Amino acid sequence: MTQAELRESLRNDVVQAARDLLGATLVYGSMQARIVETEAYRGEDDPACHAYRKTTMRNMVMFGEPGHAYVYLNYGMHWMLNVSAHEPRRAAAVLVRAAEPLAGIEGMQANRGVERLEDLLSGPGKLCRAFGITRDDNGSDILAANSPLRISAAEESVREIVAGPRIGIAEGKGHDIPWRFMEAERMKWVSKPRPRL
DNA sequence: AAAATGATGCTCT
DNA sequence: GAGCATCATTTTC
Repeated sequence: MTQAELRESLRNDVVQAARDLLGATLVYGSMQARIVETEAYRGEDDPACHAYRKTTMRNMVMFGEPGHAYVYLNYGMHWMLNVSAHEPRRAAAVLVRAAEPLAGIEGMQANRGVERLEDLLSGPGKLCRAFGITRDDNGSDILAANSPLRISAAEESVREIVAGPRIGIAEGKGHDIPWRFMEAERMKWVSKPRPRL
């Protein structure tokens, strides 16, 4: 998939965009990682999406141009990286949940205070900590070649995708909608499901 | 091996 | 004031 095709995908449905982001490369400074796990959050019909009700100060970016970073703080201590993806006049985003470290690994280890490669990027909070992603990156154009934080499209399409229910969603808020996507051949880099009630 | 817990702060009602 | 799109550590089976 070319960069232009990825851009086009982000202008359509967020669920397909979440699948298309698998295998893409996340780049920040000298750090690079392959995205292996994503989740779709769609404003129109998904109560778990921050854009489900209306635009607020926090979720503005999700209502803006597709292909921009929506970064927010969760549980008071973890930054979450999303990419806006939707048709005109709608709001939705893909949560980037896990990645396989490729380059700049020493920097990630320093930021995380962890050595083991499988623990470096295997969760949305871990990934942002390792890359040093914070509120400063909110709203940045993630497809622009000169942006510090960017994503370059997967050169070859991912062979097999595993889908499952999203993580950490309260019951009644679409907790069983299977919009969590993982690269089947790279499950060792994926975040662990949280225990259920 | 699974479940409970505490840290921690911003956003929205 | 309640409720989180989490994580690492501790406690319990």
